[in-house]
Amino acid sequence: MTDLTDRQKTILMLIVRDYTDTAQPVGSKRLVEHYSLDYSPATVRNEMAALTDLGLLRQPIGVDGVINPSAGRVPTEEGYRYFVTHLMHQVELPETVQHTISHQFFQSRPEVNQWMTLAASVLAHQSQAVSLVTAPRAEKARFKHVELISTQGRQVLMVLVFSGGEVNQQILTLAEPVTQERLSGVAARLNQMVQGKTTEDLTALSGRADALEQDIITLISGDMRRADDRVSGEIYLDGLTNVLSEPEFTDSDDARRALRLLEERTTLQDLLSRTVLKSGVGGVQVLIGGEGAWEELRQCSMVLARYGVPGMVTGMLGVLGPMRMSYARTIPTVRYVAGLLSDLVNDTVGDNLNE
Amino acid sequence: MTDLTDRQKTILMLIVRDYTDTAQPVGSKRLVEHYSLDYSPATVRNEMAALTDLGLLRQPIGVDGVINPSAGRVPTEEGYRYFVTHLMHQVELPETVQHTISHQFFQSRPEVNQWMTLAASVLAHQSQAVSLVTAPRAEKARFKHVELISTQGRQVLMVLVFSGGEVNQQILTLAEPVTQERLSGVAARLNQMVQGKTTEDLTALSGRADALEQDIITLISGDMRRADDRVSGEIYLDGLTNVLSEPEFTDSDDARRALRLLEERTTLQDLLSRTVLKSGVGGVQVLIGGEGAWEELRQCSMVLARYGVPGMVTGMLGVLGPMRMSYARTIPTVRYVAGLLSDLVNDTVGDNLNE
DNA sequence: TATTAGCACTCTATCGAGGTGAGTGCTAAA
DNA sequence: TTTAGCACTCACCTCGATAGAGTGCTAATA
Repeated sequence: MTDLTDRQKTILMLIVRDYTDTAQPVGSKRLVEHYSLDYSPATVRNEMAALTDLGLLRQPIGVDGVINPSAGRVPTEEGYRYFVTHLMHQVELPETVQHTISHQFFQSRPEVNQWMTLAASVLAHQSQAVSLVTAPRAEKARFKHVELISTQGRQVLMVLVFSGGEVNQQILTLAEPVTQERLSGVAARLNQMVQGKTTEDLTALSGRADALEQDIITLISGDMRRADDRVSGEIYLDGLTNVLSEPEFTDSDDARRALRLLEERTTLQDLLSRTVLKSGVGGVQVLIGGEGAWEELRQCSMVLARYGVPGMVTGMLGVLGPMRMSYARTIPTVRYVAGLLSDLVNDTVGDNLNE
Repeated sequence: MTDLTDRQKTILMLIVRDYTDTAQPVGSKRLVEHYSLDYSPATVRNEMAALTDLGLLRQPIGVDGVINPSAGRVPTEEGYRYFVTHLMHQVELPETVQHTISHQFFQSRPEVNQWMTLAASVLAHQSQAVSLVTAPRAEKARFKHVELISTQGRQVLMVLVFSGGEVNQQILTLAEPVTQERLSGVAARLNQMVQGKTTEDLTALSGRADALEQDIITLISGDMRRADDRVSGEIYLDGLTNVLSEPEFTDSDDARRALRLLEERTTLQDLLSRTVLKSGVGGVQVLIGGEGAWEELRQCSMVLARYGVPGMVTGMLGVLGPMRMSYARTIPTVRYVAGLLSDLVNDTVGDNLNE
């Protein structure tokens, strides 16, 4: 599979680059003229035919479904993959860009959702595509703190804090009014009892509590189960408008379906869980053309990475864009921001999980 | 201004309806045939000329900026406004729809963000446009509870609860490590001291605390000031894809600018604050064509309403769509959902603010 | 043997011409 | 007051012709 001549590699690389820039199928003549190659269009044509036979290039299909033999060539999914794995020289993000980004993070307020918003914004801006960032969360929810706040009559605001800094608030209606003192007492006892417990621990914890406490434990346990089921924290998106100006997204029906996918957070979570959970922290994963799994994303690619403390508290971030996105720019950015977020998470909410 | 003949009103109404349905300029002949009017196209033409003179109709301008005298008429902003104020019979939402919607709310989990998400989803679905919902928040932030959770070394997770149920979490780094017991003690004392206080109250509260407590009070006060400055809570959006399939949004540059506006939450908050704050709770406000204020929304209309307890805790919700949206369907929906959210807010976090 | 020039072919995009259809305004008749 | 008729304007579609870009294949060339 790697048995391409150097010239073939050069040609494939230039085709990917040119198509990334122009979104137009690229032909032999244009390639020679535009990049001043020292062999003739005919040679290039022969090589392109060979690359087509290898499945790395193809002739584009028009809107009417018929292939267009006189338009030029376009990389196939395999072509992009070959480019990413063999042809793209892995460069670091330029130092100046690194500094700009990290500066923004250290200037931001030390709140998780600020970081998430900022990460999404940076990714979207750098890649000129849609960015996705999920809030960090513990792989297995551990209870940390409960707060019960009386509001009015039988209504109580319950605030749960899980490990990893995830916060869950809920309004509950009790059978009968309860004073704030009583609530505070219950909260204090519960904080003693269920500190650091996982879902399983919690179920084993009946008998040692009165009715009110028991009810609340049940609620907490329900919330934790839900938190366990969820595969990722809240999802932050940015850069939707970037992708709308791309030619393959204007007026196409695929575009709308892809965007609908982004709007439905549950589907999106499912999507992310299916892919990202397989990979470890640190590596950047590149999914080209939906990789067979998502019909809606047939025209898209994703560059994804996990961040955080493996096995403990992790999140995911990435970029979704047209298949012809600039991988050479996107991949280092995703890697760098993932590293940055890993550091931030590590410094703050990570270590106390080892206790 | 109200001096339209009945026939003129009928014609204006039909033009608005037809244009809402088809997005095509509507001509005299089509109008007569399609709605089987008992007068001739020529009569309709005369009336349309009169309505044009009154500024309620106009001839559409093509993409090249030249007016097209042979395409038909479209309503002007004034035309829509006349339609909304004088011609639209204010109907209630059908009972079955009301039941469907309220059922969804009472089945949902009693969490504010569930309600917001659901409200946005319902509005987007009913109106087939973009929906905006802001979380309820107190007009003047009152401090309610603080929670300090030691994570690791000098890192502390601070969770603030404001009146109205708003929750704010922040990671702070202390000068030196502090035990969880010490933190709990500080939190307990602070909860005593600053319970129910507003921003002004807080600043008067120095001297009676040690250094650590004083630092934290400063932080809280900063957070509250920021909360005061913000005009609305978190913004929930839905239905972006609805509007993308509308003809005036495909491939137009205006569309992208409008969507960019929606992506930038700060601008959006500013926009909402400028309009909604003027109106009271209960009334539905209709802004047609950006109403001169926002160039990006020249082609759009908004149907907005406030919900909550006036003067105490309120939020806003509304629909943003093309100017030719179905006001007759959108306005009752917005009114109904606003009422529903008002009830929910009232039942839970509203009353204890009167203390 | 590898490369290139040349040629025939295909398909798209563009342009102008011509016809059709929808709409308008105006005038005159009912 | 209403309507029929007419002249006029555009937008849109179709058709044919043309130019341009690209391909594959064959034969000549270094």
